[in-house]
Amino acid sequence: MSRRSEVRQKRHEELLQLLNESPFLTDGELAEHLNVSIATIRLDRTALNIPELRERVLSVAHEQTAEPHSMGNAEIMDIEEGIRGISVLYTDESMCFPGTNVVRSQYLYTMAEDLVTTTAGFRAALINVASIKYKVPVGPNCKLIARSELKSVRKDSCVIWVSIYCERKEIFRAKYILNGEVKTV
Amino acid sequence: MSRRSEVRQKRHEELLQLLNESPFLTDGELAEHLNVSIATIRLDRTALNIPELRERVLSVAHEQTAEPHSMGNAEIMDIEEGIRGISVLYTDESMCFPGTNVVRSQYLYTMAEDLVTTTAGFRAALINVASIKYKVPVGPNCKLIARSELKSVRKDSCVIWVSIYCERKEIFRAKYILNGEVKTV
DNA sequence: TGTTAATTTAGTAGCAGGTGATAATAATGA
DNA sequence: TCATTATTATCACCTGCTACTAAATTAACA
Repeated sequence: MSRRSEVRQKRHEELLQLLNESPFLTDGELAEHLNVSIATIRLDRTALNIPELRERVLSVAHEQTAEPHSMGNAEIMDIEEGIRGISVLYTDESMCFPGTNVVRSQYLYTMAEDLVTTTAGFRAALINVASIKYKVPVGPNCKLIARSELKSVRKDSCVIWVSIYCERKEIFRAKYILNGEVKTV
Repeated sequence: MSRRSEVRQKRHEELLQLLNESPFLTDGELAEHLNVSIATIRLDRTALNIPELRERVLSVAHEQTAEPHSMGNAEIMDIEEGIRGISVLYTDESMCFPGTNVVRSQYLYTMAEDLVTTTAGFRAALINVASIKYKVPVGPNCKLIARSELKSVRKDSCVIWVSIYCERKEIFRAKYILNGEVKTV
């Protein structure tokens, strides 16, 4: 084993470690970190079977897209886009106000919002106005069912109602007005 | 509103929907799907604040790499219980609708709700009614400041207003009516 | 009907972050 | 010392954009 190939092997290890810590370094950045030329990095990547930046990023992104939302999210069961939709959410202790048996309303809100934007078929922040009524507080370990229904459509806005039920009892109701104008700050 | 801009608005919606289904389409693919030129797609993306493919992919990938988001939590800076409160939240890509520069409204709602319940000095889900107006969509990398103010108190309910600002501009406003009755389902 | 202004298309140059191939330049070990 | 191996430098090319300009199209209005 020559000294030179030992050096290279060490570099290979450092390369893997670097990419492990920050997977989205370009060849140029890697070259700088390891004090070698970009050409060498490319040879090393080829030798180690490491794909180029774009493919690395893409594969990670696809993983992300593949699985459902990780956050306490409702599962959408049925959608008739532009008409109505149904989703389900199981509550648990982690969703409650600390030290209580009361689910934070943000979870109900999020459940409703997700269903509404999906029902509308838009996905951006088109929500304009919402009026919300929490009829009954909900505890953990409940199966919540949300129903949305498009009530009216105008030139560039529409109105959607959502109700969330727990055991046939309506516990939350909201009216959303969405519109099509999207301008971020 | 002219017919042409209606056509465009419809195309914008279709564009959002397309990207919702498959967030990693190139401008060329989008153009083909919508039967317009690539130039038009670019204009639409600009108008809708949708970043280019690479950035969309990168942001998703970063989301994946980033720690499990606990639910973008606002930091409460100052509270005068029963009177008013201030909190701060920094937005990022992980809070946006996938493939866009628009923060999901649930984050604004949650920020507001947290501040309101803290301001009220109650800790359970006492929210009864909320009316919400999203004035301007917000993008990532913004510093949001929420201010709450107790407006009135009655026997067992009170009214609290919250506004969220981005660079002095009000982007969200809500009125909450809280009450003291807590009965879980 | 013709004019105007919004909308869409087309085409240019340039950039980032790559790929491949080829040639030049070390460093090493027999 | 010379052949071998490792590294670097260069060149042309690719994709998916941005940024810009110019032309073509078309709805709306007078």
